[in-house]
Amino acid sequence: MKPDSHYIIADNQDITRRGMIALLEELQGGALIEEAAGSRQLMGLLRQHPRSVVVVDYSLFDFHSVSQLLNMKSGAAGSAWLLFTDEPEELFLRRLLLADPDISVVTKQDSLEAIREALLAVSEGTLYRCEYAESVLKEGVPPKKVANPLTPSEKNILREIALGKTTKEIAIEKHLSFHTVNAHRRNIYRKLGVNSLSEATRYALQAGLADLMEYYI
Amino acid sequence: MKPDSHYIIADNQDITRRGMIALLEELQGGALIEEAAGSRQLMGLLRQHPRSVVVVDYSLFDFHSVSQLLNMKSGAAGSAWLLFTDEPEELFLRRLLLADPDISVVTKQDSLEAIREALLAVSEGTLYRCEYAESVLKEGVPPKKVANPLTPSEKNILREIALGKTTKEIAIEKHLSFHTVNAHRRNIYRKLGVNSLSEATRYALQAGLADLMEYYI
DNA sequence: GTGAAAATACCACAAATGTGCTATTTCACG
DNA sequence: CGTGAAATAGCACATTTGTGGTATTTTCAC
Repeated sequence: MKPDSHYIIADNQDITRRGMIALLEELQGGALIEEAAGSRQLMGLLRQHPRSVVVVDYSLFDFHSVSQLLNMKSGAAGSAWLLFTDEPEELFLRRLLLADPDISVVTKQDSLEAIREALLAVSEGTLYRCEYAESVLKEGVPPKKVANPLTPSEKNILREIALGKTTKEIAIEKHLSFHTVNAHRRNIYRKLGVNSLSEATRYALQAGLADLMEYYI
Repeated sequence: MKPDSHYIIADNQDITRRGMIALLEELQGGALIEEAAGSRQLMGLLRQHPRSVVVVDYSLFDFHSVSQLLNMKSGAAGSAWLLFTDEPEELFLRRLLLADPDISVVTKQDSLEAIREALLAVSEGTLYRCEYAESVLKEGVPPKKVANPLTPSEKNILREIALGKTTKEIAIEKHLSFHTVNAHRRNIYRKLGVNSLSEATRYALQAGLADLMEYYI
C-alpha cells in the first residue's frame, strides 16, 4: 500500500534529522515533513498521520527495543517504514527482519545515493533493502547464539561482569549468593564458548550488548 | 588565530555531512565547504587548505587514534578544529583534551542550536566546549593517564591481556618470566587507574586500541 | 498439572589474578 | 658521567576465577 506523501523523521540526533530533511527537500520539495526526537513524540505524530513514511533510527527506542518499534508500526496501518540506523547491530536487525519482513532498511553508513533510492522506494510503497541488511539476513545465523541464547539473568550478570564487577560484588548488589552468580557465570561461559573474563568482556562489548539490553526495560 | 572561512567536514557518514552542510549554508551562505569521508581524504584537503575550520568525527581515524588526529591537527597550522562525535567515549575524549586543550567539542547528541553555536565560535577562532566535554574534563580526571602514558612494552602486554591470554601464556609466548609480565600488568593497571582484568579489557577495547596498534603495523 | 528450563545454592580445589615488597640491567639524555 | 625511566626478575600471600560436581525451588509452556 502506498502511503501518503507525508514524512516523519524519527531520530534522536538533530544533525541527522537535518541532513535527512535536506535530502527529502531535494527529492520532493514541498512534501510535508515532521520530526520526532523521541519515541513518545513519534507516537503522537503517528496518531495524527498514520499513513506516513516513517524514517526511524531504532536507537530512538529505549534499549533498542524491537517490540516497541513493531508495536508502533502495527498501530499505524498504512504507514511505510524505513529503518535508518547504524550498522553494527546484526543481532537486532536480524530479529527485526525475521519478525517483520515488511520494513525497509538503509544504514547511516550508506551513500547519499543509496539513501535517496531508499526514500523513493519507500514513498512508492515498495521495499528497499541495503546491502548490509541483505547480508545480515543471508549469513548463517550464529548457531551458537540461537541454539543457546543467554537467559535474562545470564545477560544481566554478563553485563555486570563486563562492567568490571567481581562475582562477590555482583552477589551483594543483587542480593544473591556468591554461588548463584558463579553458576550463572559458568553457564554464560559455556554458552558463549569462552573461558575467561576478558573473553566474556569482549563478547559483551562487541556483540552482545544490544541483546542484553532487551531485558532491561 | 582566526582561520579562513573555509570548512572541511570530515565524517564517514554521508548523511551527517549532508546535515552539517545544510547547517553551514544557513549560517554562512557561500562559504567554501569541502568534504572528507576518510582520513586520507582529510589529509589531502588539509594540505591544500591548512587554515580551514575542520569539523571532524574521530571515528574517521583507524581505531579512534588520538595521535593520528593530533598529528594532522599540528600539521595544519592555522586550522581550527571542532570535534563532532558521538558521546559515549569518555576515555578517548579525556585523553584528547588533556593532550591538546585547543580543540573545540560538540557532540552529535547536541541540539542544532548548540552545534550552530559551536560552528560560529570555532569560525571566530574561539573555543567551544559542549556540556558533555566539560563534564568529562571535570570528573575525576585520572592525571596519571597523561603524566604516565603506557610504555611500548606495556601496550604490547595490554593487547595480549585484552585478547584473553593469561599472564603465563604471554610470558611463554614472549620468552619472558611470569614475573616480568606480571610487573608490566601491575604498571598498566596503575597507569590506567583500573584494578581488574575486565576493566583493563574495556579500556583496551574502547580507548586504547589505537595507540596499542601503533606498535603492530 | 506435569515436565523442562531457569534460578537459586552449596562443596571443594587448582589456577590465575592482584598487590605488597625488592633488585639488577640497559639505555637514552642532559 | 650520572640520573632516571624502562625492562627484567624475583618472593610471598590474600583474593578471585575457573571448573568439577550436586540439589532445591520457581516459573512457564504445553
